[in-house]
Amino acid sequence: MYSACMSTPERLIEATRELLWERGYVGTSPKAVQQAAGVGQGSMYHHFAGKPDLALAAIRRTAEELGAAAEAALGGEGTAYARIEAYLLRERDVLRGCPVGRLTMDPEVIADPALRAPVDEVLGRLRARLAEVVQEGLDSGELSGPLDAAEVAATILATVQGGYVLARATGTRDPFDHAVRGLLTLLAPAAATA
Amino acid sequence: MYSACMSTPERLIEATRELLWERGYVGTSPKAVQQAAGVGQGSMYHHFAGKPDLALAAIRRTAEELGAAAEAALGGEGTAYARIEAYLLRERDVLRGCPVGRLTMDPEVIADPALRAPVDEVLGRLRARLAEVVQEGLDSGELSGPLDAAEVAATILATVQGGYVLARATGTRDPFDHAVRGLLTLLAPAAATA
DNA sequence: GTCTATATAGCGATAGAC
DNA sequence: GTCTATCGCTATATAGAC
Repeated sequence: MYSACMSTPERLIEATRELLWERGYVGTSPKAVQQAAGVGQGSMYHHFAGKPDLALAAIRRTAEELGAAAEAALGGEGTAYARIEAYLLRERDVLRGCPVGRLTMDPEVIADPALRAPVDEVLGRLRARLAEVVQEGLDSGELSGPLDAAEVAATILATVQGGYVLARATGTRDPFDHAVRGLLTLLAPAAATA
Repeated sequence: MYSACMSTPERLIEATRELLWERGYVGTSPKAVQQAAGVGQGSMYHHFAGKPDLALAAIRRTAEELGAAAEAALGGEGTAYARIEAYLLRERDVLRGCPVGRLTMDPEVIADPALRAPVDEVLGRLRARLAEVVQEGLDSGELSGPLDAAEVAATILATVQGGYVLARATGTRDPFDHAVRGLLTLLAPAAATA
């Protein structure tokens, strides 16, 4: 339930974002969204064409937010290693999972190019951005070894996404933290030779 | 649709496994299962108490299979690194995702301790088994550095699980392969010092 | 064991009054 | 813009005949 300080479309989008995160696209009904937003049936269909349309608005915003949060860490101060570390250690609601990565397990999101596009786009950009930072580290000699920047970038992002999976399986965030620390120690020896 | 060479419960379980993999628990209806299995309504409820009961049987079998497939690679011949490599490179239907990891994104699976248990158990065992192999490598000096076996094990499993996420986002298996190769090169320098 | 019939609820959307 | 009414369909069973 969202307070009256938000417009109706705004409340619908925010309610949808929460429900998509919690239950996915398949598990989220227009009715549940309306109730969470405190909005009537007809009101929703006045502002949005239907469930896919509303979901698209929600997914776009969530993707945008994820991109901004990642950039806050990766575009910060410090060495390449420090920025990767900042990205990996940034505050996360681990047990809720990744609001974007989660959608990749949803058959109807994957089947609909419009819904998949923001997911694909933001994860692709994040991977490219991580590759830039890794390459920076390789160029400066901070990271060494026969590393391929694009590959290591994929490993970093996969570790995060997979960490969520393992954490949700156990019901504790421990496996996520282990995976991240393991990755940091694997990256560190190269960094230490700088 | 499953051929007549399988018993009715067997066909129901196999059909459920497929649908859980494809659509998750929330997205899988008893009706869809019955049609896929070529079995009538009443027949399903004769053999299983309901959707959760049938799903439990399906999840248990899928978890068991995953454990066996992983052990086939990790319990094989060769060095610790070679067995980890075999595990990472084993044949996978990458774009379908992990039939077990997928379930962790399902709110109703996570909320039901009975359904979550096989998921938690098999991923926990796999993590422990990977840690054993990593520790073996550290003990023999094949792997070196200040590595924590449990942490690296979590990183390996997370990379695989996250690789599926990235692959499904793009619609190609490339990010999965990149993530795995990146991880192998991060593990390799240590292995090379053996 | 398998079948059809029936039941209650919710889904996703449309219609039309206010 | 928002509301209530309604629609055709599916979800998840239960009942009871065969």
